[in-house]
Amino acid sequence: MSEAIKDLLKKNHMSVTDSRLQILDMFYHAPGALAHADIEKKASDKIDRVTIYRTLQTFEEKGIIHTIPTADNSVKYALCKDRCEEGHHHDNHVHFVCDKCGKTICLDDVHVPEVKLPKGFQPQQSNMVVNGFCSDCRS
Amino acid sequence: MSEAIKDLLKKNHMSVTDSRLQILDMFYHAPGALAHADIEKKASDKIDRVTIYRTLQTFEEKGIIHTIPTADNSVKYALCKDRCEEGHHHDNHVHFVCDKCGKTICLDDVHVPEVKLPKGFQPQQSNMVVNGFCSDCRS
DNA sequence: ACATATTTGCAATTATGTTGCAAATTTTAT
DNA sequence: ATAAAATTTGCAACATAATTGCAAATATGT
Repeated sequence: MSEAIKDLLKKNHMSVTDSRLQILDMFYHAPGALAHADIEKKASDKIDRVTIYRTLQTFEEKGIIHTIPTADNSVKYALCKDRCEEGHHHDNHVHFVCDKCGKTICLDDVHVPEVKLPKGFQPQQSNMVVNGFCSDCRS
Repeated sequence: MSEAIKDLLKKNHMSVTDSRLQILDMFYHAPGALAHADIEKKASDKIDRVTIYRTLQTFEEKGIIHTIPTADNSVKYALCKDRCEEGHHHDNHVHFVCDKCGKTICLDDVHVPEVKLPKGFQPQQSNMVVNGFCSDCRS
């Protein structure tokens, strides 16, 4: 089980360390996206704040996780399920933030629609975040 | 000229103060969205940091400005040009962030397209941010 | 002009993020 | 299996961003 995680690290030319295994494991078992603070709480004292920052940064650079721009401007991370390569992300899917439980979820199958921009604007990348109630929380 | 700004404050049941006039004026003359830091710089020492935070918060609650969720998770604010009411925003337009000059621009005429969500998800609000080059910066 | 209500600025505190460096751990070569 | 080289970690210090309580200052309604 954690063999798969080790392999993922090796495949991306990263040293296999406790912190990395632990953090990656969290992502694999998390119901949604994770913020730095979430990881810090779950790891409670076992991993240094700084190590978490650095690990998240490395994971992002390697294309293992991607950041999610949420409406409240908090930084969240989630696993890249598409094929992301080092330094290049293909996470062009819509993200959903539940207003009740707060979970942030990648809607991997819903891709961000194109929009027609005014004259002169040259688009490069689009992000879309939808707020509302997730399937567990709608009443 | 600043009469209009005063009226806007009065219309929203807010006291008319120097800080508020100054900050609102900045928004009316800014080329794009403003971050807390931008306002702090422009007001250089005349307005306390804390006052800026509180003013922005109040303006947002009153529906005068709205926050923009950018990809780099920095908080920016822009005037609500649509009719926003107290505690309820209708800023359903696309935002554009220029990768060169950094300007954040409200594309008031481009509204966020609807997307089809998986079963069970109940959308409430959608946000879309496009990165790229603005009309001034494309080469 | 005065009493009341609101807003401001200061100080203190908390949260968030970064950097340098020595110690610990992992990897590589033998 | 072991030692050297490379990488990663944790600590301390620092920088920035944001929040809160409270007294002084300012604005509003009569």
